Parts: sequence; structure tokens; C-alpha cells
Amino acid sequence: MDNIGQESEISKATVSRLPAYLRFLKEVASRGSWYVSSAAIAEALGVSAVGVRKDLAFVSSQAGKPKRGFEVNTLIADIEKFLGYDERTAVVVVGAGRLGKAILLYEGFEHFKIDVVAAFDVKPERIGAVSGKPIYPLERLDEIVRRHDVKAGILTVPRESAQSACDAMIKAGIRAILNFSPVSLKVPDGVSVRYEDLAASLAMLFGSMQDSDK
Amino acid sequence: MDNIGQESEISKATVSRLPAYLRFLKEVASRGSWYVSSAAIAEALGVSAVGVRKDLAFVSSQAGKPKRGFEVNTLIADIEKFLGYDERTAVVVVGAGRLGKAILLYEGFEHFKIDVVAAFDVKPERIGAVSGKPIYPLERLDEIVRRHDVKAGILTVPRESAQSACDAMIKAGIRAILNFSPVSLKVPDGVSVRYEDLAASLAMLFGSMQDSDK
DNA sequence: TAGATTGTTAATCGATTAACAATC
DNA sequence: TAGATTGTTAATCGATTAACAATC
Repeated sequence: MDNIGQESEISKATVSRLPAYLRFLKEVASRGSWYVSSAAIAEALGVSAVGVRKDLAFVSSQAGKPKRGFEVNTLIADIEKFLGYDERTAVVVVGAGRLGKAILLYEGFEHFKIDVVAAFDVKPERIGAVSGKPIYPLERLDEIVRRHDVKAGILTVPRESAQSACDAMIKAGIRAILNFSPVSLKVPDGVSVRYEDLAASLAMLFGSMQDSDK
Repeated sequence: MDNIGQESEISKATVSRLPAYLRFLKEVASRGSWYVSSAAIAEALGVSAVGVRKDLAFVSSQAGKPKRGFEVNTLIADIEKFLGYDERTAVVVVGAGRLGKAILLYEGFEHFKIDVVAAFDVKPERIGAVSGKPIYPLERLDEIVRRHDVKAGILTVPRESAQSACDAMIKAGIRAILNFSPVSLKVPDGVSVRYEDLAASLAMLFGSMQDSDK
């Protein structure tokens, strides 16, 4: 791809900040404000105002207005549309241990139209439901994924079973995996994996701590 | 700091990869290998071999040997030392809901000498212990943090109580916080915060999925 | 020796920050 | 109008990748 059209792809960093913008903007809207400045967003989220304007320029249908700022509701609609959250997005959780259940019931998705439709596990004693969300045996993964046309899954099984669970997910039609197991997964082309490594996060946290110790 | 000495700080990206190297190296060691090449590490972890060599150059006390690679045990010791995991590191979990409990019992720390010493919660029914790990009322945070000289905490309370729980942690002497609540925290200088935002991770995952759809 | 593998310098890519002109 | 705020171009910073020389 030669990028002649010069559309200048949106950056990953920008995408990662959009959910936080969305949460803040909804809060602002619920307080009844119609406009918000990039400086106000930046202040609330601990980022830079120029960065906010650049991020918003990527996704917004309407420019901000000098002296007034951005129209809150337009921005909310634009970000939701950009993230694809104007329609509901179905995801499954594979592995219904403590972490899997925590994610199955995570309240933090409330603003994002993400539906965690079900969890799956191999252990018979975990089959059933928690707070109305079903937990199925892993054998039913295929069926449920196809029925709900699920494209993304969250993997929370123990390390030993991570690769085989991953293979099962891909076989069922899942194209993107958020992996909480501390293993690197082998996946075919066309499948995306993101790693959520708690040990890595703590290592970075400790690193930043030492910096400020000086 | 003028950086005249030209010590060239270690990059955050490097730090974030060290735990994965450590896990892999321990696996290699347990298989009885004495040497490992940067290409083998890169292949297993899905990163580039040049990157691996650069990362290792930052932390290792001994250069790799052409034709043989790196001495596995030396590398393990060097990374552990660099991350400060040659001594045990105590952390606490504030918020003992599902996510808090999942972290309290997380097996993924096994190679890292990280001790999750206790969790804390305001709900009386959560006080007690899970699998031998104590859950205390939040009022005891100060006492326990001081007793174990804890410098880092993991925050897993609901959004509404995140800021006040954060304040309590800082008051108790905690200097670094890994925050799982979807809120931006206000902290004084000298305290580090890292955000773990599940909605942001999913947004990035969905983004990478669309890319490969083309 | 030849070849595999390392380590380093330079080039590139990506993201943030600085500077500043535009405008309601 | 003057001032607050936006949007954009250029400069900087940070991380990855390419190129290649060194060496066991």
C-alpha cells in the first residue's frame, strides 16, 4: 500500500485514548454542558490539550469552535461511531476462573455497547451462570460464537491451556484475541492478538517509581 | 539533568518486555539449555532479534557470544536483578471484588518474586481470606502497608470510590499505583500511576482487527 | 577458514510537543 | 476589538528497523 492518497492513518495511541474521552464526555453531557474545551478534557484526563485536539481532529465530523470549544454530543456520537460502538459488539470470554468471571461482569464496559455474551470453561463445576451471564462448556464455543457472530474474544485460561484454547477460538471464527495468559500465542495471518501482561505492567510501574525516587 | 554522562536511559518499551524474556529464559533453563540465541528468543516471543539484543545489552552483565548466543542463567540473574526481583517485592490489592481476588491469587507472578501480601475492602462480608491470602478492612491499610514496607498497590475498586481509595493508599505510604478503575486519578508529585483500561485495550484490539480486514 | 551470531551506528518510523497563524 | 480557543506545520523525542562490521 503506497499511501499516495495521504489519508494519514489514525494512530494506535489515539485509539487507546478514545474510550477515556468518551467516558469523560458522557460525564460532561450528564452535567448538562453543551460545549467543552480541549483544555478541560486534557486537565481531567491528565494529557496535553494539543494532543486532545489532534486526537479529536481524527474522529470528529465537526471542527471545534474558537472561544467555545467542541460540541459535546457531536463528539460523543463521532467517537462512538469511530469505535464502532454505535452498534453493539459481541465478545466472549474463554476461561471462567476468577479473572474470567470478573471480566464477564465488568461494569466498565457500560458506555461502550460491548456485550460479553458468554464465558466458556472446561471445568464442569464452573458451567452455569453468574449474575445472568451464561458459562458454557468449551465444546459449545463454536455454536455460540457463530450464533452471535462474535469476532473477538478474551482469553483468561491458565498458561498451559492458552494455546489450545486460542486454537479453538480461531477455529470457531474469532479474529481478535485479548490475551491475559502470560504466554505468547501462535496465530495465523489475519488474526490479531493483544497481550495484557500483569507482570509487565508491574515492571513498568516499578520502573517509573525508581525514576521519581532520585 | 543534562545527560552529559550519556548513560542513555533504559526505555520503557524494553522494561515492558523484560518479564516475557524472563519467563521464556526460565523455561529454556528448565529444559537444560545453557545458551540461547537472540533469534530463538525473538521467535518464541514474536519480536525482532535485533530488538532482543538491544534490550539485553541494557541489562546484561555479560555480552553474548558469537556463534553460541547468551548464557541463559546469567541472563536470568541479570534481568531479575535489574527488575529488582532478586529480592521479594511486596504489593497490596485495594478492592477485593472479583477482579481484586483474581489478582490476589494470580499465578502469573510466580517467576517474579512479587508478594501480594493482602487485599483490602470496605465491605464487611468480603473480610477474611481466600486461599490463605488475607482480606482486611480498609481501615487496616495503613498498619499493614507500614508493617510490610509496601511501596506499590493495585487498585480494583469501583469507579466511584477510586479517588478516595487512591488517597488512602498514598496516605499509607504507597508510591506507585496500578489502576484498574476507569477513572483518571489525581495524585501528588512523586507518586506514579499506571492505567490498565480494559475498554481501551478492546478498542485497540478492534482497531487492529479492522486493519487486517482490508 | 567460513559461517553463525553478536553489537552498534545510522536511517526510519511513529508519537508528542512547540510554535504560531486563524477565527469566533 | 481583544482574547480565548482552535487547527496545523515544524521540531523534537523515543522506539524500531536496516545495514554492517566484529568475532568466536
